[in-house]
Amino acid sequence: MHDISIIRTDPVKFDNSLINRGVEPCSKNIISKDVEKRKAQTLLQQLQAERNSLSKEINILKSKNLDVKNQINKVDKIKDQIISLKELEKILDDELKAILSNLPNIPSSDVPFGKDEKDNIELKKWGNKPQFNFKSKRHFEIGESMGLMNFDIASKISGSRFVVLKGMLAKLERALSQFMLDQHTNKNGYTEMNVPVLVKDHSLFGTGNLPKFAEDLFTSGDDHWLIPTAEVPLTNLVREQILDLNSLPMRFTSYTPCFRSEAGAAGKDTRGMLRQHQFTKVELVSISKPEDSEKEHERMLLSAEGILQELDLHYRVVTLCTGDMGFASKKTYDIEVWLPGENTYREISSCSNCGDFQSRRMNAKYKNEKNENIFVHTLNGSGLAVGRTLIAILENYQTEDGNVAIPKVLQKYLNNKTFII
RNA sequence: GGAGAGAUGGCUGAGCGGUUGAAAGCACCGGUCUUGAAAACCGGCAAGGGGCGACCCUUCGUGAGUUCGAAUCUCACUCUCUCCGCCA
Repeated sequence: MHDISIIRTDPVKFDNSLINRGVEPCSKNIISKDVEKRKAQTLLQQLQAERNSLSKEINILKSKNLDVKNQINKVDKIKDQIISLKELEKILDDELKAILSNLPNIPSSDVPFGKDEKDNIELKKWGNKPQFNFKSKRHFEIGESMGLMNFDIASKISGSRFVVLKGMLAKLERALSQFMLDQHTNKNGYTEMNVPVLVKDHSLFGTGNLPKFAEDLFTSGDDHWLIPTAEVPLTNLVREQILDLNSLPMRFTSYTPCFRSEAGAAGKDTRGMLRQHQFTKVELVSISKPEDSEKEHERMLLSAEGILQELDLHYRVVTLCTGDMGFASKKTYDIEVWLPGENTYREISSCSNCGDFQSRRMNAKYKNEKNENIFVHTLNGSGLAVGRTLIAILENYQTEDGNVAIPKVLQKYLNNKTFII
């Protein structure tokens, strides 16, 4: 949600910054609504003040047993105006909110301009592609031939875009999540949280998933939604609060299942477990002072990268261009892991600085040194998507005989085994 | 699912329909005292918004209603808690 005063101050700049994201200029409409609303509001407040003082007058006259008919008549006349002005103000305010809540965040000035993922900028690469002296297989070929990854039975149970992992692969998934949580809590200073995966719509509004992206989400049938990411409950941990200055930064991590309808992805990545309706993820969320959020963003990226480094998986980091960023983000780094079976880099983490975009929607503030109430900055990142990490291990650690080596750091979570089979 | 209780400022907690935006306490901030600290005493301390401004408006879970006037009365909803039943 945008600060209306910023739009008032420099509407041209506002429009230009959203054009970069493919949004039509709208400040003119916003400002005219805003002016109209404030006009109604000012008039309404004058009438309310008049009513209030007349009511006080009535009280005084009554206590002296004097006649109050005259005053009551006056108030009666004002009342109708107050009611209709209130309605008008509410309509204008609702319209204004509807416009504002559907506008994406403004990109940071250092975000590269671009239309789609082709315009993202590669920031760095780490490690090397593994060399195989045999034809490398894709993750589902490996998993299925092991008999530990079953899409057929999953579709019988739940339909398309689900998977059943068995035995060592199920354990590998568990080992990965445990390893990630241990890294983030022991080395990176995040506090592990166990959070609801069913949330109310105001929480999804807070993070920016609603009202615009309802079709990407699953509902529970009552008035709950299944979270598409733990970013939702973790970020909302600070909603409707004025935080203490020295409680910042806050760093949360959580391992949860995530649910996505993949409405816009029909026919995309249908084979394998790259794109599922349900997957698990270890999420990182930071709540910071505005002046610290850029630094916190870099720190978060390093925390996520650290997982891949420990697993010795080759990856690159890209800065998303204006056209490819998520709705709530002002700057996003994607980490893309190398998948030899797919012969490509695939997103395994996305780290975003949302600035005060989400905190405005959630009403989350802190008291600064001058005792002012300031919206906090919120950041979120995957640390990492567990399913995709499992894919990366299968494809990068595969052996010619159809086995998969277990990365050193995971072995202690898997009874010191060195191979899957 | 059945029965009941409740929702007030950072927290606890008062609040006859009329200077109650809200007592009191705690916490916090400033001051006096003290070599320093504690204690004691004095003072300050909700949020959002409008107006160039003096100021004004809104908010006591949310939304409607009654009234000249609502934290206080009525209705609906949401949420929390207790007991019973069921259950991981």
